[in-house]
Amino acid sequence: MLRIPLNSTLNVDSEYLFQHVQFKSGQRIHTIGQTFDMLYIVNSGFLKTVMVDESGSEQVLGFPMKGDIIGIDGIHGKKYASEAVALSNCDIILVPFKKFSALGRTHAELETALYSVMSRELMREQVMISMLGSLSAEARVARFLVFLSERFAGIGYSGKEFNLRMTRHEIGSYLGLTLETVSRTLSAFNEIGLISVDQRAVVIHDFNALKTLRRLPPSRAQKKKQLVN
Amino acid sequence: MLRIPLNSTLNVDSEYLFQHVQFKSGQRIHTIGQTFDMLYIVNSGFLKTVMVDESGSEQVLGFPMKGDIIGIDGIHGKKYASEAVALSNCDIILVPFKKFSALGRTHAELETALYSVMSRELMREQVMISMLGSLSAEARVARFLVFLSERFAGIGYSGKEFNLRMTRHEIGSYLGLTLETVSRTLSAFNEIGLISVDQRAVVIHDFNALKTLRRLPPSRAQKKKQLVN
DNA sequence: CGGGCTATTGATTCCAGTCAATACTCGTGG
DNA sequence: CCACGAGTATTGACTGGAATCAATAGCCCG
Repeated sequence: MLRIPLNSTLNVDSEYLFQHVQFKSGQRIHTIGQTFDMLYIVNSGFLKTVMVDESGSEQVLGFPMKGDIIGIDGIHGKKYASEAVALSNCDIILVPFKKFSALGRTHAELETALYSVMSRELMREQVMISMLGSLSAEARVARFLVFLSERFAGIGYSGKEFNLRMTRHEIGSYLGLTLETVSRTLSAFNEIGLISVDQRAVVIHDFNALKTLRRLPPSRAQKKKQLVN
Repeated sequence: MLRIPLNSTLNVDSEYLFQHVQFKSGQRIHTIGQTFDMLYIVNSGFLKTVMVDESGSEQVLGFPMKGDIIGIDGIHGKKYASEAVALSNCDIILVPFKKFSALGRTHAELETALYSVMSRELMREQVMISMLGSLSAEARVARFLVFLSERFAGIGYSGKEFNLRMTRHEIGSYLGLTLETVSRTLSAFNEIGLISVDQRAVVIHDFNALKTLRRLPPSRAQKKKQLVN
């Protein structure tokens, strides 16, 4: 899943050059193992991308939305390594990779844009790896909310009030947590006033606290040997 | 960190076209925030790539070796997002990105090779994310050993007996574990005969067991309610 | 030979997973 | 329309695996 720079010519050109297709919520854009021939640009709607490990369990890799590119992991190996599923009705731009490459040969900026977008995705995944390796459950959920908020704000929605498009299970899979831990953590944030949650509806009250949160302040008990003297 | 396809023309061409530089163990190839202008191909030696999160702690992202490409995360944003450090003396090929792009315009296969290599790195990171999200400590260490073994075998070293080039701390950072857990897990594998470990020296005894290991068999205690009837 | 880095091992704590019960939401068909 | 059921969410009790804290030993290099 990759985001196109807002001012990229890629997006503008694609309006004219490439075909749009509508997907209904629940439909698959591509599946694992399917022969790669297209990249997909999200024009509107919300999706998830998913890997299946050898034991058959799903791992959510990302939640693409407007401006993101899907399918890049298929370039190497000529088969998609993940699948993309619409979480809402979506408008998707089809970009045949062959055609795109040919265009890239004459329009250097297109080629550069794809390199850039792939590089950014690499960075995004590095951040994800770092987060999974070192942050507490609360910190992960907090950052997830910050990420969603900034992303929504960036595509013209409210960053303060929004609806989660995915289940607790999907959030948990994305963050390396169980659905119960996600639910509990959201409830705890609600409790201490950082956010309001009711099912899928979220209101952010203290954006900065979420952004810097490392672990939740202990609710009542003091501890540790600081200030003992 | 990216691996070049073994039969890629990229590697061959680079022998003629690009400059080589030697780095001594401990030296930095590039640092975080440094202006991006080069990709680096590892010709020989071992390295680590590292991110630093906002709290200042290091996160190991990978252990590049012969054939891998370093620096791709710098394309977007024109600054390297990670740093690469030599863990042994290294021979590195310098690939100025501008020059490479220009060549790519006339040699389509070069351009395709870079797309492919970036796509593969994306896949590698996806697998890493999946692993961090779902596997036990033992399973992570086991896969790490399998990964190293296959990688060493692929570049002409023994896949059965090798020396770890990195500390327990670096392995732990890479796998999202503490150094103590890594040490304990290696000792446990040694105990049950899967491997022999002595400091950095490793011998793989049961490759398949490592490859399929999900969690360590409990050493003495039975448990769970299976077969109760 | 000493000092710093690295590794091993033990004891204890605690965070998040697991198991379980209940409630809420929504779409479908009687 | 309401009932039903499946999928989703919340909350509680308990457990267990990995982190943390701590002590010791091994290794490397000046």
